[in-house]
Amino acid sequence: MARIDLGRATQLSPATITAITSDMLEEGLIVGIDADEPKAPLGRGRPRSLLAIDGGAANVISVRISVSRIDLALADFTGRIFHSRKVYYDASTANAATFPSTLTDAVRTFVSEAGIEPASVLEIGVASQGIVDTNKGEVVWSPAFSGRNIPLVGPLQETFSARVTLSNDTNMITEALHWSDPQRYSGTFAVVMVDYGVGMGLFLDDHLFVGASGAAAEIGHANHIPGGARCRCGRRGCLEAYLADYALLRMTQGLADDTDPANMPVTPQTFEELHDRAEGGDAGVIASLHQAGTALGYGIARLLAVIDPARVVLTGAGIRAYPFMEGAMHEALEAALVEDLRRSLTIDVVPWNEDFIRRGLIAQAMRRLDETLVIATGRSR
Amino acid sequence: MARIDLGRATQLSPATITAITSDMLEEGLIVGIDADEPKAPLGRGRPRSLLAIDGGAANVISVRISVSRIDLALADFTGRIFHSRKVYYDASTANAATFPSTLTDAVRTFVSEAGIEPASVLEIGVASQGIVDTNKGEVVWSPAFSGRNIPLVGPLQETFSARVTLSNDTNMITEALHWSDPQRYSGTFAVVMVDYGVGMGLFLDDHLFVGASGAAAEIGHANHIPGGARCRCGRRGCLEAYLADYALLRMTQGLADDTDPANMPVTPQTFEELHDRAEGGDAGVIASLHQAGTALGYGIARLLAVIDPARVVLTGAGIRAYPFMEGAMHEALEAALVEDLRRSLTIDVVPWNEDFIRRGLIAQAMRRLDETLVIATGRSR
DNA sequence: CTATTTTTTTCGACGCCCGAAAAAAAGTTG
DNA sequence: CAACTTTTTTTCGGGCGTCGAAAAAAATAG
Repeated sequence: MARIDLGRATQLSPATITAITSDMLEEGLIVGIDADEPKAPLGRGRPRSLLAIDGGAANVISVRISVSRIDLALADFTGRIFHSRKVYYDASTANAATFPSTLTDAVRTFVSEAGIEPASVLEIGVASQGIVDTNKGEVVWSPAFSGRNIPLVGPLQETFSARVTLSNDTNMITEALHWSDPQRYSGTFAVVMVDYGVGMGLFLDDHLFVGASGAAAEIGHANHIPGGARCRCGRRGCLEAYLADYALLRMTQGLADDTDPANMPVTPQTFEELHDRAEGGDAGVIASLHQAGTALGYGIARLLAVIDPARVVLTGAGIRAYPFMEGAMHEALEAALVEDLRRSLTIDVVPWNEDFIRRGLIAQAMRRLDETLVIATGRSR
Repeated sequence: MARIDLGRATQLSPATITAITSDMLEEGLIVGIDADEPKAPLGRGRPRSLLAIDGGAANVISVRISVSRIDLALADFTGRIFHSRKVYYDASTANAATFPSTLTDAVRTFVSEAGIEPASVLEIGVASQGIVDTNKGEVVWSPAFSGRNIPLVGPLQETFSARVTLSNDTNMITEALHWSDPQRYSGTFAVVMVDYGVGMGLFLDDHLFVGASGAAAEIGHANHIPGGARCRCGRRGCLEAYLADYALLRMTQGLADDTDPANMPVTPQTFEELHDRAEGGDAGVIASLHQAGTALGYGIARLLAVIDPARVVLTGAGIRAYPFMEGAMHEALEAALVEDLRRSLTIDVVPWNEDFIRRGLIAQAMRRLDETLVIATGRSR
């Protein structure tokens, strides 16, 4: 990227750009590129001298924890992922006593296997399913663990010199969407992820919103029907109990809605299978998806009433079957909310991509790195 | 206030304070006070020379529109209200054609009666019940008008040289709470006002949150029971249809829940009367308040799941009867939400005070004035 | 009257940003 | 191929807001 483009992007004068970039060159955060191969259409004028972020300046690690699996990725200062690995663990025995060492061991092995200096890792971003407390740095409750209140930040921080940050996984999808298309995903929007559970991320007034304890946006456990279907959390009537894989399975099998979710034989392929059966014309599955669509519509309607986002993004494995939910969802929206409050809404359906969470974690780590390296060290001296 | 205290409050050095205050003195925004009467405990050292905001520098007007009444107040640059008046109008005929001139006439009369220069009014803050669109500056729908889409900002702005801002009335309560006790009411909290309808204000990450179109936080029309009781908005099952005065009346009278709210004989005293009957032991009223408490509990539970505020403030005329709703509300909270998500919650019950909205309007106008006068004109020159 | 204490102001400096002008490095033209 | 044009980058001087240190101001204490 040339200096003049940086000026246009940041709205700073060329003079300022030169000042800042020369500082950063001195510190080794960026490097000049001696482009020997001039890009074809080289017009008049002094040619641009391109600058690039120096990938070697720092490394970051993203850690995504889902049920029985840890996804690790290593990225350089440009954000490029140059090493990744999946590690499996036994979710049924993981608790506050056992999991921290499982995790630190996995990360340590990962770093040495990548052949980088452990000290070059300046940020570690961790995302987990379930309810997390970002302040305390622990997972309050998650299907990924058998125990509760699993500390993750503390153990990692003690083992590595990096700064460690724990986030809600759907929040990271939200962050990733914002980074991938800032034009579209800015201002105020909400992300609803239908998957093993139902998660939510909120981007409000151009910032990722994290509640008081970092446990916000748990729309999956917002009540849909008082005293309704049994949810994994033990309550009744949560939105999740009408939308998640176990809920759909329970409905298609005609089981009572207080059947214990733990007894439902869900697999990572459940949504896929249900979608295929619906496409094959299975009336029972279609009816269940219709019901789920209704629940989703009411959930979105309540969200609109409280937050009024300009856009709602639907994603997650469960959204595969969206075509069978769409009609009921819109009917529910209309039944639940006066037109004035839903007039300006846009709904995006984004095909699920596991990589979103990883991308979000790295984007967030990059932002933090920028603050540390550029703002603090960089200019003010 | 002395310069040294300003320094402590703003974290600026004494040198900077002197620079800023001398600029402001020159511009007449603040004045020095020659305190002839030294405050009793005058110790050693150079005595503080106090500074005060110059009340005469500017005036602001707050306009609160409720059903058939306009509350006007005039405040000086210190925020002191020195003139106020109530004006009545016919809500049943007020619409987009008639109301704007009613309003501008009322404000014009008010200003001339106060004996101030119209040009000295730099900000006019307007709050209305119902759904407002702050961007467009019009009231989309409100019980205070018979028509829809009533423009308010445009007409006032044309008549006066002031900047005019339209806000949701519950948002102004939120703003007022923050100003009256910034220690307690900061960070992330929600205000639920139970009155003629049910309104909500959100303060998120130290800022008043207004959704994409300014119509956020309409929790009253968030669905409580799909297909449930009939609401004034025409939908079924809105939270309001279980909490508002007409809803309580409908329940105590044993009427079907699809009875048209417009036919319920509510008065401004309805809540008061219901409260008295409950105190007198009227089992029907007590049962109705119990039901309302349940609805409120579910509403708060859903709010917690989505926003996770550290505090929820309950206020409004309808909160008079809170003691009869409290038990059911807590039961509903427990039934609706896992403990993890409600653990950190504090509920404040703030007795209703009509003055809140006015205070919030003026606080907001002051903030805007500060931005205009101090930031823009003041320093940068 | 001198010392002490506290508040306020003055002074010089630094960091960040800017506009204007100059320099650099190419292409274009006669 | 030298002079001109164009575009990008750098240099230079200045403005603004902030700061620390020192000085000044205004009171009390002894």
